Amino acid sequence: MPERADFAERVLAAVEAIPAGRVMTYGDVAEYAGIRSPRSVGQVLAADGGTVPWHRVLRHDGSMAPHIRDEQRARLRAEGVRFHGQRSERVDLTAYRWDGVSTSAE
DNA sequence: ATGTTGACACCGG
DNA sequence: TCCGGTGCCAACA
Repeated sequence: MPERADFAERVLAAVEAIPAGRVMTYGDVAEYAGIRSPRSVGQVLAADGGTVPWHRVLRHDGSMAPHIRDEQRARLRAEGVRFHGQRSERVDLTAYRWDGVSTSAE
């Protein structure tokens, strides 16, 4: 039988599908990949995220984890994503969140 | 098998 | 808005 699509593979595929200049939350990626735990998404990226645009995945409130905050912010900015807050701690999800369907920015 | 950890989400106060 | 507890699920010791 059939292979059991590695859940990690699906997560990576979902992240790779995010268009440049767009973002998704961990929860969105989990749903898109067909799994029920957003935490598992982070687990996968922590282990094998180097091969995908992990910087396009944010928390549900537009903030990001401390150890990757700087790198992630720099990369997103380079793609045209605007931040807000005094220290640019958050991304405006309402403007950049990708629905998983449209294939181009906006 | 059991317990801990983690790049999270949701809810109550 | 911020803080804390709970649910979640795979990896690891």
